[in-house]
Amino acid sequence: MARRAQVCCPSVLDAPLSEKEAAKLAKGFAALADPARLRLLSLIAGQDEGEVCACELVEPLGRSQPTVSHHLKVLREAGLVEGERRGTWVWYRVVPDALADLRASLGGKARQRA
Amino acid sequence: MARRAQVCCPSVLDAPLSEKEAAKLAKGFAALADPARLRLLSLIAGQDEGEVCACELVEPLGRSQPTVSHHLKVLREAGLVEGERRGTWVWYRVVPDALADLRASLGGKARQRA
DNA sequence: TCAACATATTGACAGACGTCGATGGCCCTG
DNA sequence: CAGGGCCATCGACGTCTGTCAATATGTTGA
Repeated sequence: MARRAQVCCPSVLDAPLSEKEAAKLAKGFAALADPARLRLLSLIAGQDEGEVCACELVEPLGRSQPTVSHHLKVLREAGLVEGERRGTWVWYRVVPDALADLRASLGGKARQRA
Repeated sequence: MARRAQVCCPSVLDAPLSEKEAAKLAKGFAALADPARLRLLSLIAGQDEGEVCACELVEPLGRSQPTVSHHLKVLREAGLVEGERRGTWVWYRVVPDALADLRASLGGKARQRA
């Protein structure tokens, strides 16, 4: 059953979701269900270069450094962002496909492959 | 930079979200951040008639009637579904625009008119 | 008016979550 | 190798959330 690659994004509007599919989607949305994380996403996505140093996220977010680190971890584990260490700093960028999958599950037509 | 009236759905991928915008969006996604509610949505949306009697949701969801009622209330308050009383029963249907707004906030281009 | 049924609300409880201060691990620069 | 800056982890705390049993509210039909 591991071969069914197209499990990427069952739509909420189609056939009834199984408990398992629902749980997976719910995890994705849970990552978005916090103002701090949404603002982090928008801060990261809003950079012209497409990525930001984590150090530039603490102050605009108005939360402590450990809290920001915690939220970045949640976003990372949800696959919505990825971080890359470069020397002292860690640079974050969004993962467009992950957002697209969630978007598609909200009834959007299947996303064309990039 | 407060855009005009089309505050319907600021995108996570555009300008940094304000704490207020983020909080609003987060509430929407929080409503989707539970397997039971996602399955409720898919059960309601999956009906050919576009609506279902609440009594038909308890058994397929596999949770108690109060729990189902609770989740329906959350979905209602998030504007994702609406219920109409008809005699003894309450019929639920999804509110497509609400889902579309959330979808759009995930970077989808502005939704065309249906 | 009353009994029966569908739905909503209440109360209680365990577990998850957001937050912060303190601390630890890395990596760079003297 | 010592010091300092960046980032992650830990521990603790209060709050929020999902769940159910019990109960209340509301509607129908006798």
